[in-house]
Order: sequence, then C-alpha cells, then structure tokens
Amino acid sequence: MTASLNTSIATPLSEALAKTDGPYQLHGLERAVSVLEVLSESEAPLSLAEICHRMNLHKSTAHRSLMVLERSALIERTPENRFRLGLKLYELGNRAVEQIDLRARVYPFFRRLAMDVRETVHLGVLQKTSVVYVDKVEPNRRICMSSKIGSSNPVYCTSMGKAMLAFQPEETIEKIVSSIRFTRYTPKTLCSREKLFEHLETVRRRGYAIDDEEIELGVRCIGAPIFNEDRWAIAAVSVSGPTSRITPKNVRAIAQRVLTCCREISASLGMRAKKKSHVASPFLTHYGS
Amino acid sequence: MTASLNTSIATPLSEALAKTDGPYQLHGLERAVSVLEVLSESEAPLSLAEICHRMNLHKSTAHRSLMVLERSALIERTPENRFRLGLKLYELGNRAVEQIDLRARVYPFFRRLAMDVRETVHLGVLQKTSVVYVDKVEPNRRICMSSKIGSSNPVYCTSMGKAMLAFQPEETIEKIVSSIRFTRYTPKTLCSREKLFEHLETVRRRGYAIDDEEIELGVRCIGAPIFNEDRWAIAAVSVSGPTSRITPKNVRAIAQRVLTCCREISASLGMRAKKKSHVASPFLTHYGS
DNA sequence: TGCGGTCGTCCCTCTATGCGGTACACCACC
DNA sequence: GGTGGTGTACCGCATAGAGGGACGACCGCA
Repeated sequence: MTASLNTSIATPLSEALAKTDGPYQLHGLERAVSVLEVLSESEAPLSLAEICHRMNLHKSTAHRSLMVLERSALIERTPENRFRLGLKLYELGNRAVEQIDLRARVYPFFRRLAMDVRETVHLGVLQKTSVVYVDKVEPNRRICMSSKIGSSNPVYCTSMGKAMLAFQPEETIEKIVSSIRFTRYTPKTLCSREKLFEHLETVRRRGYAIDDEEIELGVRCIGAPIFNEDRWAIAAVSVSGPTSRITPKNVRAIAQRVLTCCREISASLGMRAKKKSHVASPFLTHYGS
Repeated sequence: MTASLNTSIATPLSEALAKTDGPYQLHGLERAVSVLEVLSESEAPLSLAEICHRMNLHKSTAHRSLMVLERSALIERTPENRFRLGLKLYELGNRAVEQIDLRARVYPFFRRLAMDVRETVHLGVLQKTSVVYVDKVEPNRRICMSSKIGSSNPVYCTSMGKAMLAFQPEETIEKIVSSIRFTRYTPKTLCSREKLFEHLETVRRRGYAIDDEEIELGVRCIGAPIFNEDRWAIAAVSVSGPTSRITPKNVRAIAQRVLTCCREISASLGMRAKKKSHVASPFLTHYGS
C-alpha cells in the first residue's frame, strides 16, 4: 500500500499519530518514544521485524529509529540482533527521581510507618493518569528495590491515586479524569467518571482514600496525600495488605497512622517555608501546564 | 559532505550534529536526547531560555522539542515553567534493568560477599565507555537504593570497568578504548591508552582488576568479571573500601573472595546452558553491533 | 503609570530532511 | 537451490520541521 496519507483504515502514520494532538509535532521523536514503550511492554527483546509489526511501521522507518536510539544508548541490541531498552534510561530515570529527591526526604517517616503497621508501604507520585511507585518498604524483610518500583497503576483504582487526585486543583482533576480510559480489573473497580467524582468527595471529607480490592481481589490499600505549601497533593503514601488483615474494622486505625505519617512528611518538606528561590516546588508532577 | 547549510562558524545545527556520524539521522530525536542529557546534568530545573542557551538552539526549535517531550512525559514542567526529567524515564529505566534481570539473579551471592568482606559491594555493567552501577550492598547497614545506583563512572578508572573491559572481544575493546576521553581524577588515574592496555593485560593474567585510588584518593576497589557462556564479561562485581582497610597486604585475600563470588554467579547464570532460545544472552550490553 | 528588558508562545515560509519504496545480502530450513 | 525470513543500503520526492520574527505577559525600575 502506498497509502501514506489517505482516509483508509489504519495507515502506519495515522496510527502513530493518533495519540498526538497538540500543535507541536516531531514525528521522529514521538515514534521513538512509542518504540520505547513497545519495548518496555515486551518481556523478551524484539527484532526489527517484530517492532515493525507491532507498530505498523515501515521497515526502513523503524530501522532508522532503532539505529538512532541505539546510538543514544536508549536501546541496546542483543547479539541476536534484537532490541531492548538501554541502560541510559536507567541512568536518566534515576537522575529524574534524584532531582525530585522526594524519596530520600520521605524515607525515615515512611519506614517508621511500615514498622508500625507491619504491612507493605508505598510512596508514589502522580504522572498524568497513573501513579508511579517511587519507593516501597516491606516490614520484616530486607529493604531493597523491588521490581514493582518504577512501575505504575491507574489513578482511579489505587488508594494513592485517589488520594492525590482528590487534592488537586479543580482544572487538574478535570483534565486528568477526562483522559482516563476506565478498565474493569475486578468487580469492585470504579468504572465511571461519576463514581470516581463521588468517591473523590468522600476522600476529601475523610482525608484518606481506600482501594477496596479495586485492582486486585484480596488486596486492600489505604492511602493519604503529601501536601506542598499550597495544600495541593504532590505525592502519596499507602499501606497495602490482604483483606484478611486490613479489615473494615481496623481500616480507620490504620488510616489514622497513615494520615499522621503524611502530616509529618508534609510538614518536614517545609510546606510553609518556600525558601529555595527558583526551585519552589520541585516535587509537583504537573499535569498539562 | 552535504554540509547541509553553510561553512560558517558553529551554526546551532552543526553543533547539534557534531556528535552524530552514523548514516542514519533523526535530528529531532537526537536533539531531544541531548535535551534530556542537559536536563540530567543540571541540578535545578531549567527554563526554555536556559536550555536554548546551553544547547545553542533557536527558541522555537527548543520549544517544540520540549512540548513533545512533555507530552511524552519524558520531561516535566514545574509550576514556574521550568523543565526537568520526567518520571516516565524512571518507569522505562526500571523496565530496562528488569528485562535484563541481572540484579535479582545475582543478588544472593552478591549479598553474601558483602557480609563476608564487610565492605561495600557493587554490581555494574558496561555501557559504551562507562560502568553503570546496577546494585549495591553496604554491610551492616540497611540495604536500599542509594542515589549512586543508576549513576556511572568511566571504564578506565574503576575496577569493574577494567575487569569487564579486559574480558571483551578484541574489537570491542578497541572500539571502547578508542572512544574514551581520558580525564585525570587523581594523580594515580590511568590517563593513556597505552597504560590502560598494559593494565588490561595484568587484569587478564590475574583475573581481577584493582582501582588503586584512580578515581578518588583514599578509595581502593577490587573488581572481577561475571561471564556469559562464551567467557565474555557481561557484568562485574567489586568491593570498595578505604585504603586503610583494603591494604596492599590483604588485596589478594579479598580478590580471591570476589573471584569466587563471580565464579559462582557466572555458573549460576547457566553459562554453558544456552537454553532460553531467543533470549540467549539477555545480559550482554553490546557495544556497537 | 509608562518604559525597556526578558520571558514563553505562536505562526509562517522555504528547503533540507527523513519517509516509503525498492534492491540487495544474508541466513536457515525444507 | 529454491523459498521464506531476516537486516541493511540507497534514492527521489513530499512534507516535516528549522529558524526568523511578531506578539503579549510579566517583571523591576524610575
């Protein structure tokens, strides 16, 4: 198909561009990012042909992208001529959280909470419609970087997500919610805009959010937001555990501890200080502008 | 050379392209990667103007790049309209090491070594002319992701770097060494191609490498390679400590332990197995092809 | 309140860029 | 030695995107 640009079904280009809408476009770059995403979703390294296939790309186009990405070390090539994500991403990614520097500052409080409630505790931030897990402590077990760190889950079915979302400026909430594509993970997943908004109201009232088996049956989480000086949520902490241990009966007690922890953290981040001149709120993951 | 534009002094473009040489070019993408690097090197978030300045870019060009990068979540914008690396990089980066999956498999041995020698132990892999730190254990202290993880140091002045370099195919060594830009960090830094080659010879003979205060005075490291089935180094483990504890006298004893540890790891990675069909050596960080 | 400087955003124009086609070289397996 | 699958190389044409520049918002200063 010469197709290149027409109205027919899913030309390579049209699909590649489907997700983009803003006025500023850099096709090469956007395609490259898609390549990274495709590689990130795949378990095993992919060959050029496989990448073309998954992305509906022309061989030569994909090839060029791959060569450039490889030169930049964003991807690597296995001896069998397959491609996977490169370690440069690891470097850059670690620099990213280092710059945010949230983890180090939160860690002490965070850890105490884990020891206290004896359940897994997570630290997360908002990124568009997802919660990215930035740190984690498991009680009684050695603390180390688990494979879960760095991964993400949708806002609307995690306690951290809902806790952060509830305490965003009105427009931000609107923007985020309207970009959500709801998927039902369990029978309890909140699957509509309305239910979500309703729930957020509750969260704002209570100060904390619950994920009641909304993403996985048998797992309940309680999350509360960490605030910046303007009382907007910039991160969240959550406690997760089996429904057998986090029962409706003790939810409230645990929630209180989470809230206390978050309050301490928010305070320690110097909420009312606003010193650091031009680095005012280096934590806030902005959505849109 | 098509020279694209003109022969005048350092046009923005010509500088941006200086680093690239391969036949496949995607300027937009390469520029975007440079932006990421610039942001990664900066401590504080940067404004559009600052980025333009550091990169010799036209305002509108940089602007477009930034908008697209932001849409892709590779960078984020602070409330003050400054830019820093985005958390998507963190996600992607973690996926990268997850796919390589080296860390998890090595960890048990690795940890035992740390407890054994009671010094800091690192795990690293080669990436072009750098060693990227992938994991770390400090004895007696809680194990957690330190900010050092994910960062990198030059091959030629680290024990892991030299250990890995020594056991690469001839051409790979040549390629890597010829891309090195030597910098003297301490009076003991190996600063020439010749000295490095000489040293690699020693490393091959002994099986392990020493960084004798070559990157920082007062710090000595002993590193040994982890091999794949073809006896090429795919990673390395090192023990680092103050020169007061890692003395010339006990280097040999420690080196033996490191070597034993690496031998166990290499074996455990199923060196001679080569089962996993198409995922044959998912560890090898290839250089060039 | 008005002025000069600096910032980010937006738009237009022209051409060098990079896209898609195609040809080829390579391997593995019937 | 076909036959299907890879990855690489090259070329010509359309268009993506570089760069110039206008614009308006914001600042501090007089």
